[in-house]
Amino acid sequence: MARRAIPKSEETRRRILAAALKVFGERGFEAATMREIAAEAGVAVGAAYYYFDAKDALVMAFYEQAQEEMAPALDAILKRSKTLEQRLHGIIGQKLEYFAPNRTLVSALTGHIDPAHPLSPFSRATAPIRDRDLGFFERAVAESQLRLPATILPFLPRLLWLYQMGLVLFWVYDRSPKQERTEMLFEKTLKMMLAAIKLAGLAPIKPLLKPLLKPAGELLRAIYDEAAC
Amino acid sequence: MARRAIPKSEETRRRILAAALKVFGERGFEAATMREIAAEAGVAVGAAYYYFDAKDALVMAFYEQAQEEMAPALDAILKRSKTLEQRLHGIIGQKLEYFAPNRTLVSALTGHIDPAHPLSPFSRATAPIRDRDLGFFERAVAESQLRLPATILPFLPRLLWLYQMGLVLFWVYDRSPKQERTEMLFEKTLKMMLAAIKLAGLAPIKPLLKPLLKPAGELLRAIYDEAAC
DNA sequence: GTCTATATGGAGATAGAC
DNA sequence: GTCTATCTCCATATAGAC
Repeated sequence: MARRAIPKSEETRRRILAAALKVFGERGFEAATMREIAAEAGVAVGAAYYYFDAKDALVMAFYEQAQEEMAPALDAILKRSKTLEQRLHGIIGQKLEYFAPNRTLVSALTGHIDPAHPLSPFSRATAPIRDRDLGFFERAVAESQLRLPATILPFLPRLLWLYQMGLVLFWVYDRSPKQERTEMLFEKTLKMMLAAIKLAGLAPIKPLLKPLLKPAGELLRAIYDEAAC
Repeated sequence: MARRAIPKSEETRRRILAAALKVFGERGFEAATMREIAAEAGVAVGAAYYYFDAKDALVMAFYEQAQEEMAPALDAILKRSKTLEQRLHGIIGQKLEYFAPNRTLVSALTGHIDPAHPLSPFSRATAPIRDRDLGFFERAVAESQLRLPATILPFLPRLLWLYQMGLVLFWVYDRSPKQERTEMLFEKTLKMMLAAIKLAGLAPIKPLLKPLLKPAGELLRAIYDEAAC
């Protein structure tokens, strides 16, 4: 009887999560009801609450699962890319691709910007996920050997992470066919980011850039020193 | 009997709105209930619904009232300012100051980024308010006589409006004492904005800036041409 | 037209039987 | 562990008094 197969409870949990993702995807997070989700999973409402403390917890579970499932692909992208451009393009592209089938559901996360809301990407509750994600951007920067002022370089990973969040936010609400506006935004802003980084690297020999870079450095120091993200 | 005094109904309407603002401010938009609001106003729930179609409508009314009340001050700021810096500092500063007593309530507006949600600052329903607000930034730009590439100048008012929205968003969730982090963000990014505008004006003689400005111009054209905001 | 009292229906959540 | 029956609370709708 000491079998090591997946316990039945785990199977039920999975079924409920899968049903939730389906219903969220079809009707959106707000409109979806726990009754529907339970019905879709073939269990009673109480059972859903047995496995997930609240409706929010279902979204959290999705978020964690996504992180887990994407990690190997992100790692591979970092390993095979040669430039920062390739790395960023790869990482962010992979995210959008992975999230594509659950776009409506992702909006349940991005829908809360308030860091006090548990589901917010800036909340305490999502800190472990965020930190792990940040790690990929740290690697992308570290392995790219950039020339940048010391006032800016240490903050670059977090800036890039924030840039990614902005893109995802735009993408979530982008109703253009095939989200082509997001693609345009991604393509152009990525070029701009890299051009800006290159320019910033010239700071020592181009005093012209000082009025832009000095306040930037001061801001980053002040804002990020006491903040979580 | 043809008195022109404020009709009693208008007075009731005001009382309900005032009560709503108070309750929203104390408990947040979501947590506040129509029952509480009605009680606070000393009327029955039905009365609140007689004047306001729904809970959302109360927030809308606040938004409209704010727009209306701020207009003269914004106009005065534009008239007495000499530079773009003064104008932006004045306009945005005035907004934050006006909103300060209702910070929690403003989060009911900024809390919805989804342009499909009526209360979103990017929605159709808020378009009239947005357009009018945009007008102030158009004036700020027009009256400042800036030298900028033709690929960018026409979009500057909308960029500045978006910049303002970003600041307000940060401010709403800024829990630092006296929102000093927002102040820092405002001060530094304003400097950066102006430095960037100055730099962009040098584009014809500084080919160095081309890799940054070219994609920027292309992006603005593509994104804004078909969008509402 | 203005408002009160009361009803409706649906949500998330739970106590306690199996 | 699983699920039924039930609770509580909400936004909103309505009937009809003034």
